[in-house]
Amino acid sequence: MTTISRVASLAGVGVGTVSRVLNDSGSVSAPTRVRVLEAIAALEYEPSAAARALSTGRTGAIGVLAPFFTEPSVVERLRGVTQRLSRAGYQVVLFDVESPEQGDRAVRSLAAKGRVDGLLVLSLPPTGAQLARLEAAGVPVVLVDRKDEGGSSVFTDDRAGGRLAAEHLLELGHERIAFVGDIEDGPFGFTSSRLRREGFAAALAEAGVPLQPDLVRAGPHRRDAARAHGHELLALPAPPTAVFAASDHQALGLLEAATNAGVRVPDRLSVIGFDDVEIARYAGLTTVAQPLEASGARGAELLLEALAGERPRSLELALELRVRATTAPPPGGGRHGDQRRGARTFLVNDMIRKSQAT
Amino acid sequence: MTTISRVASLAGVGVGTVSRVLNDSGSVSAPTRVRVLEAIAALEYEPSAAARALSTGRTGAIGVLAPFFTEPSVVERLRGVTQRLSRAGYQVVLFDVESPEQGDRAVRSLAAKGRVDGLLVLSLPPTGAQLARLEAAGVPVVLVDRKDEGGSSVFTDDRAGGRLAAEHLLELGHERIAFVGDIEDGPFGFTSSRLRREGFAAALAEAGVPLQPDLVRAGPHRRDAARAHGHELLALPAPPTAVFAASDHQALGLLEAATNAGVRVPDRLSVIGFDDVEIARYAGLTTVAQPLEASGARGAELLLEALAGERPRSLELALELRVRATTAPPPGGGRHGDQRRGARTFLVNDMIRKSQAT
DNA sequence: TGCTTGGATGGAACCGCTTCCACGGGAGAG
DNA sequence: CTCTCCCGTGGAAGCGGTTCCATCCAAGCA
Repeated sequence: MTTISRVASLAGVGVGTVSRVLNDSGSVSAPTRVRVLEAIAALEYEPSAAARALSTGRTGAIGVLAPFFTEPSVVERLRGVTQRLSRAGYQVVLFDVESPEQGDRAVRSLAAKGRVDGLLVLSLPPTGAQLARLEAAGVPVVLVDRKDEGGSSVFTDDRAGGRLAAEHLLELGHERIAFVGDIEDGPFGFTSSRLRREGFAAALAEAGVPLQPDLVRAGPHRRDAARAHGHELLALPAPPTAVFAASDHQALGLLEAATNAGVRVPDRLSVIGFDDVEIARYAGLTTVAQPLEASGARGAELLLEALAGERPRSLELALELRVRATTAPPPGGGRHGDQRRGARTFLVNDMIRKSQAT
Repeated sequence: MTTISRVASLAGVGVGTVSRVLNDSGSVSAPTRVRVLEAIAALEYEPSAAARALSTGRTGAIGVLAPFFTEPSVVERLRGVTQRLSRAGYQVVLFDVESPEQGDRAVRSLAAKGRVDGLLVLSLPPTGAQLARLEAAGVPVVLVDRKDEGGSSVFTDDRAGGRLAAEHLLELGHERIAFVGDIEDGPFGFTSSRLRREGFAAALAEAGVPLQPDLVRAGPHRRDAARAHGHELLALPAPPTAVFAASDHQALGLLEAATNAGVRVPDRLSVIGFDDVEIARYAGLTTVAQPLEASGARGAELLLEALAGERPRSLELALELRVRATTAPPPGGGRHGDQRRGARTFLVNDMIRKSQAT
């Protein structure tokens, strides 16, 4: 283990001088600097991160609290985060949260100096107590995919996203419309599914085609759960002609149910999702797109700002309807031209267009 | 900032005693332990990770070096890693490597005490010098998806995987067979594409249908590059009846090319991939499956063993052919029953079977 | 009763770095 | 020529833990 004092004695200087060279602080004469750098190279010296962290109180690491980080939408956010942070010279410490207690434990251990310099929280809603604790510990926090009044955050308007979905289906002429989302009071406190439903329902109600309670389904955020809901909906005496899923993941489950039940999409059933993860492009899914990667990158930027002492601020990112191949007018509900021959064909065209645009 | 000495004075004991309580080391009488625990709770004391790391030389963090960590195959490996490590109480520090220099820089900074206690390297081939440096720094390393003679590693036999693909296509009766893989001397030193091709070619040669040089294509590991190769191959005077792609990612590009060229899969073209990422199941892709998540988990276990002082060892994980909907006998090359109606239909059946099995 | 033994405990030393303070000496100013 | 300054530098203090060593005391034993 080479230490700074070894370097100092080899270079024939004091430890303070070596430290000054390392950090470019204070003044060091040119010849001395060269001698020190030579000693560093000769010994392959690498400063101890722990010692530096203890001494300065900064670790050079940022914690990222992510629920189910292997989910595509989370991965896309993470990509934005890591790219931005590693460019700024920070390490990323990943805390995968698969249960609420895990999240609480992580926050508790992070609320101490010497762990991380800042914290990014993806999608999860920290409690006020947790935020207070982090603040007391001097750990700046940025919420991504969640608004934080008074703090830093990057968020979208899920209600407005729900409206976008509703407007699209209304424009196509749908009237029997279903919704499939998450259980709304789950242990993690996710609110996106509820907000998307609320916006969706409000827009439908305003248009005079209120969402019927028996066409609203909530279940675990799993593809098979969504598929089961799809089966139930399609088996109704008067099945819906369109379904809005609170996430692409669930929309894919609905597509499976439709294919399995022999119901052609979009001819007999329109499906619209939310998020626009990569697989949605592949499946030709119409969806409400949110800028996942950008949300991570902007969140990272806000955190860097906070670390630089700037005051917290929040950013709203825009949602955008992306029409692909799984939505069309309802059967008999309007002209549905022959250009829509099902998702699979369309999907390839879509991808080709996309790659040509790149 | 509450420190251990604050806790000690509140509890009316010495710092040593508090430390003993914290670490369950040494003997502390029951009443004293209670007083200390009460003081800890009252002050919401959380030990400083930096101080502890400096003092003990252990950080409680494991570094994970991953190239392009947002790629599905890498994410699946990462999931195995984080689950196993967080269960063991370790934090995961993620180093995304998107260029060879980035990897080298990461290794260099990690080769020092006080950064991480151990290192997992996914898919990348560290140089001997890098490994030596890490060893000198006392940082145990486990390679995942790469054999390390003398060190710890988890790997698969890519050549054998190539053979599996070849045998499947041969059994179906194919004779004009193509291969699409990565550029074989890329800057990262990935070898999987080359090994898969070698095993594939060897098996074909042994069967008397050697791989023809003009049917072997190499390009960047991107879907559009694979698609371009697909177009070229299908435009040949005598196009192949089957293609083996060195990864699912590239196989999906080939599927796009086929759909775009109006070539039906698997009727006129069989496509087989490698990896079995989630999207492959969704696309109904026949593929050589490798246990991605398990590879990460086993790698993490080997690293925990190394940290516990056990000697290094390597594990080979088995590959397995997974036949889905993108392979069939060549046109006119055998009975191809009507149960194969194309990928999309099959995919849903496949997923339903899968979920029912769960 | 006196001595041994070992459990419980306090506190100093140490981990390796940063930072601040003190000091020497050369240059510029008066 | 002398007096300031300030640049360049060495080294001690301190960051907050862990660990080892010395100490104290009570219980066990002869």
